[in-house]
Amino acid sequence: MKNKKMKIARVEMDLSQEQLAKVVGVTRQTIGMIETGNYNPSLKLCNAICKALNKTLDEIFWES
Amino acid sequence: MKNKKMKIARVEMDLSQEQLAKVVGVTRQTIGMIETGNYNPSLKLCNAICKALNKTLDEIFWES
DNA sequence: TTATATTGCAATATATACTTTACATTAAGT
DNA sequence: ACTTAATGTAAAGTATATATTGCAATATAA
Repeated sequence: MKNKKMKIARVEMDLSQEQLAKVVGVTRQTIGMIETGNYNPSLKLCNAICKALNKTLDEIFWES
Repeated sequence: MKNKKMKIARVEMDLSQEQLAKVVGVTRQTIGMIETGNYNPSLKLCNAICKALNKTLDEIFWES
């Protein structure tokens, strides 16, 4: 289950995976796997990512 | 960081911690610790809980 | 009182998120 | 052609989410 919304939001903010990773305090690989792979991030990390991308949880991580 | 919103939503649905746990596929302790303790649940679990409680991620897990 | 349901709180065990390191590919720039 | 930035991926290690079991406390009901 790729997270395309997150990738789009990140690119809109002109951030590379590495830059976003540094902002939220994880490694580039973690960001990459959330975007492309089957990953199940923690709530804290989801919140941090959303704040960095100026989005809310529902906008990026809600599974309808 | 207690999650009072989750507890309120659960009680509104007339569910015990154990009943909610069964619905979302975890143990009672996990639900209990999310509500009362310092816990950092996974995104999948957050989504499952929200669906069981008829709420969205923002309504229960968003940290403003 | 006695029984039952609900919840809080531990200790130990297991599954998995996340790190670290590394290598490969692609695209853009010089 | 060479370099650099950005990304995908994989193996092994560490940190932590979650399970399991169990005990205690409270509230409610018979």
